[in-house]
Amino acid sequence: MDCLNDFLKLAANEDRFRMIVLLFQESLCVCQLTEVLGLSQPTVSKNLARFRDIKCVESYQNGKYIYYSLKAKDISVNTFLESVVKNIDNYPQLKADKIKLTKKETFITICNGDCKK
Amino acid sequence: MDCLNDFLKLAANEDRFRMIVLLFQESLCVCQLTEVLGLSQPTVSKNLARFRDIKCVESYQNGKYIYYSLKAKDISVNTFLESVVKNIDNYPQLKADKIKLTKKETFITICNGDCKK
DNA sequence: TTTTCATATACCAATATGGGAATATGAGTA
DNA sequence: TACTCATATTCCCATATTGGTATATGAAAA
Repeated sequence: MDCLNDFLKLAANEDRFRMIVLLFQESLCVCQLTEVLGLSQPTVSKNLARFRDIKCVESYQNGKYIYYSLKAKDISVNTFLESVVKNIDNYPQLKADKIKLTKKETFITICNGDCKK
Repeated sequence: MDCLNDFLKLAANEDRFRMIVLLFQESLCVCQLTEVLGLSQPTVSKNLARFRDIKCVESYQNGKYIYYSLKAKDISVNTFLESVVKNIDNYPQLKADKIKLTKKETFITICNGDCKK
């Protein structure tokens, strides 16, 4: 299976697609993703592992936190994601996520204890 | 769930994505799809039913045959599919399907009896 | 109206997927 | 070294998806 189909398989899940759109826009740590998406930490980590499997995320460690971002290797996927971001007002959930991201710094300290939902 | 996620769910299956790309390019009957994709007739029909559910196909009857075509309602999906078609050389399977389509007229008469594979 | 044939649907078994709870890992810090 | 905490992984169960076989539908032709 090529990378276009790999990507489409992962994008099929709504929560994962929200992750894709967030990480396509900026680098975020697991903690922040967990808060913005309202998902449990294991779920976020497991999905990140799947992105890692198809080699479409990059990550770096910053202190205690690991920041992830996403690169689309496929030209059509890249075009697609750029269009989604450009027209984000069309997608209520994605737009809400982006607004929630305004408070992303807060989400780091909030995450003492457990972020799970 | 909105129409972007509906589309992504359907596009996650490789055979279905091949159908999407074919029907985005031209109208085809079930018989032709069955031959080009190498799938059984019930599988093709069931997938068409799913496209119908999310209202992204149009169809018309021509004699004994029902022809389907696909419209992307979402702007980003449309941009995506246009890019895929434009860069079809990047996608071996999709390119092979397109070449196979050259013989599409043959596939109608071939389908006497059973097309199943 | 009966037959034919393209397409649609129902049903079933196998497999894949997703999410929760518990636990492991591993880097930073004391 | 031991502790803390962010992140990763494992296990398990419920549910969803897939593809095959058999059968139904419905329009055209005879």
